[in-house]
Amino acid sequence: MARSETTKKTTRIQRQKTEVILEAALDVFSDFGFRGSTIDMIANRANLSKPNILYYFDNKEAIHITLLEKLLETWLEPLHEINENNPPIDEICKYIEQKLNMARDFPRESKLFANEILQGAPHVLPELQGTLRALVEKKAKIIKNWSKQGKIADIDPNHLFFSIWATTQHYADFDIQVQSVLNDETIDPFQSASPFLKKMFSTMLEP
Amino acid sequence: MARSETTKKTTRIQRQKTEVILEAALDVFSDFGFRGSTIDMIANRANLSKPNILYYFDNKEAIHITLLEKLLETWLEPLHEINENNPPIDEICKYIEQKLNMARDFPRESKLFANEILQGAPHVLPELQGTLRALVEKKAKIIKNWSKQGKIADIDPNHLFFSIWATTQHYADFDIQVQSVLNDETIDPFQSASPFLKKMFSTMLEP
DNA sequence: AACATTACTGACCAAACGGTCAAGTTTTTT
DNA sequence: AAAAAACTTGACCGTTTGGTCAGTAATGTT
Repeated sequence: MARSETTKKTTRIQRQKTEVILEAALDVFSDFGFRGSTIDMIANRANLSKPNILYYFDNKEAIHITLLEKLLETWLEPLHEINENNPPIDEICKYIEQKLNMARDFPRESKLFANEILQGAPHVLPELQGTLRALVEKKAKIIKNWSKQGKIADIDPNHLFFSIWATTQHYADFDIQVQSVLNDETIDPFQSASPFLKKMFSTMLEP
Repeated sequence: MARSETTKKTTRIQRQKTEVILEAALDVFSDFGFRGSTIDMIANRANLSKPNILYYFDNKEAIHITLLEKLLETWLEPLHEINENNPPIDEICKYIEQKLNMARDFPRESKLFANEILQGAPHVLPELQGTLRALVEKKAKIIKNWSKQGKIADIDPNHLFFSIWATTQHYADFDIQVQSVLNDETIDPFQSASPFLKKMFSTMLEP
């Protein structure tokens, strides 16, 4: 059992070292996926010995799960904020903006999540079917209400969310492809993506 | 050197077995990624021994590269077909339809590609910067012309392609998440996605 | 039928990997 | 200052994995 998991209160060193380990692990896992990453790679990146890593985490999987759990909270945060009482298109555009900023500022987290989903979500499937599904269902009702009230066009809320997730995360997960296509254009992809996506979704939502 | 790579003409057995191996490898690689897959897994799936696999392919990487090369051809095919002389929105909708059908009918290929890009495209980066970039540049000019002629709205062609790729492939790559959100709804996601995406992109493109 | 080529495999190897442990060092507590 | 607790690591272990090879079986050729 790793020290960090005992019930006793955590020490200063425990907090520091687990943070260092998780930071290094995020680097490695997001680059090589779970199976492509080794504890030695994480240890090197963290400037710690392999046994020292395993002093704080039971095993490789425990590090991965810890990262995913921390990620999921912040990942769903923007969706929580969608407010039925504000102007619909403003709310959707704000959501797009937030998701795009997250892809720009936390690309490692985005790739970690994409890797996990691609492999069939072995570690977070329950959360997808629980937390995520419930939250999307709740917010889908808001969208449907807006449609009924004629405030926005009549569209499928689920596909709306899928499209927003896909288009925003694409710039983080497929960055190498985006860069390959844009190449010499020195413009930051995220900067030009923002007005494009906002225009696309708001045009579609216009009643 | 694997038998299949000598210059002598290939035998019937060589063609059959390489096909069986590639089919099994596609199963395995798309499920577990390159590093998460083992030659033994491929051998079992193909009902062949491990040395027999390595009789036809030099190593694990050679199988992966062969799959990616075959994939890239068919993957870019629909983009080739975009024709400047046809009605713009029809052409874009046809492209969306084709990409969505490919995600539905070839999800393993889509996941294989997604995995490769996520890992930084170690095997296909030259193709991205060469073939893909050139093709997108060519088709982007067509889109720009359409815009100039007032046939469609003035939008960034690159981001248009990014969005189409992202939204269509999402249904294959993130299928586990899509299924988790839709859950009991027995409707095929691809069936409802098709009109949604067509509406979204054609509304945006309307001049 | 005899020969040549192709196809196949069990046994094996070296490296990589996840993980353990006894013994040591450092930090905290008293 | 001494004892206790927390922290660290070199050496090690069993397993997995990519890949080899010598020898055998099957197939094709004359």
